[in-house]
Amino acid sequence: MLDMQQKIKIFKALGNETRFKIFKNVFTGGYACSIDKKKPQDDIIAQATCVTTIAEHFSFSLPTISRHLKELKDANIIKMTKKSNKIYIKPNPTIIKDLADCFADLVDNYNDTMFQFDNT
Amino acid sequence: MLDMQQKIKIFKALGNETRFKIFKNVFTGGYACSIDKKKPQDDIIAQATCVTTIAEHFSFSLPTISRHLKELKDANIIKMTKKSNKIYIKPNPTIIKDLADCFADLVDNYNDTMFQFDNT
DNA sequence: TTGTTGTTTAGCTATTATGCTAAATTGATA
DNA sequence: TATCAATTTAGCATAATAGCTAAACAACAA
Repeated sequence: MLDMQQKIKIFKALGNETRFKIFKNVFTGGYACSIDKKKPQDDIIAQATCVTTIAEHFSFSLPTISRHLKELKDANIIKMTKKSNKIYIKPNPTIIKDLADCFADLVDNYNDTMFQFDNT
Repeated sequence: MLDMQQKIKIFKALGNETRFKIFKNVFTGGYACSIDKKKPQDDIIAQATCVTTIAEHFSFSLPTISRHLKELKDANIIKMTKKSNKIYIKPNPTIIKDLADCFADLVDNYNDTMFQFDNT
C-alpha cells in the first residue's frame, strides 16, 4: 500500500493546523466555490472547491494557502484539477482509507501478539 | 475522542522519519531491552524497551533520541514508565485506534454523502 | 563515599518551515 | 490587444526543528 516515506509525507502535511483544517473541510465538504454554487449542475466537479475560496476561510495570504495546498497535493491527500483558469480541489479518499487501514492493522496486530502487556 | 490539537500533535510527531521508525518498532515489538532479555519473567514490563536500547538502533546521539521520545510521549503515542534508574517505553494502542477510527469515519462519511464525486 | 549506568537539560549551530509582498503566469473576456 | 481573474513563483524575514557536545541529575552498586 503506502510505503514509509509516503506515510511520513502525509503525517508531515497534516501536522500543521492550517493544512489540517483545509484537509478536514475539503473532506467534509466544508467549502463551496462561490461560482459553482450558482450553476452546480453544469459542472462535472461542482462539489469541488478552488484555491481562492479556500483562502477566504483563512487570514493568511493567497500565496501561503496555495503553498499549503501544494503540500497536501504532494502528499496525495487532495487532488487538484485545472479547468480553464481555475483549479478545483477534491479530497483523495483512497489514501486516507489506506492510512486508516494501516493504523487498524497495527492495533489488531498489537492486540493479537502483545496481549501480555500491562497497559496501565 | 481526540480533539483537533491532539490530532495535529500526533501527526507532527509521526511526520519525522526517526520518530516514525521509533513508533513503528515500539508498536511491533522491534526493540528488546538487552537487560530484560536475560530475565523476562522477572519483570512485569519485560516486553518494553528503554531509551538506550532504542538509541542503539540509530546513528543519532542519545540526547537526540531522548528528545524524540519525549515528543512521542507528549503526543500520547507512547508511554514511558520509570523503574529504578531506567525508563521503559510502551506503545499506547488506544490512541492509534482512535486515530484509525477517525480516519475510517471520515472515509465512510465521505463515501455516504459525496458519492456524486468523480474521483479520477 | 565514589563510581557507574541511564536519562535529561542546556546551549549551540544548521536546516527547514511558514509567513509576507511583489512579480510572473495562464486562461478568459471586452 | 488590453485587461481581468485565478494561481504560482521568487525572494525575503523569522520561527521552529533537529542535530551535536558537555554537563547535570537520579538511582543503584561497590
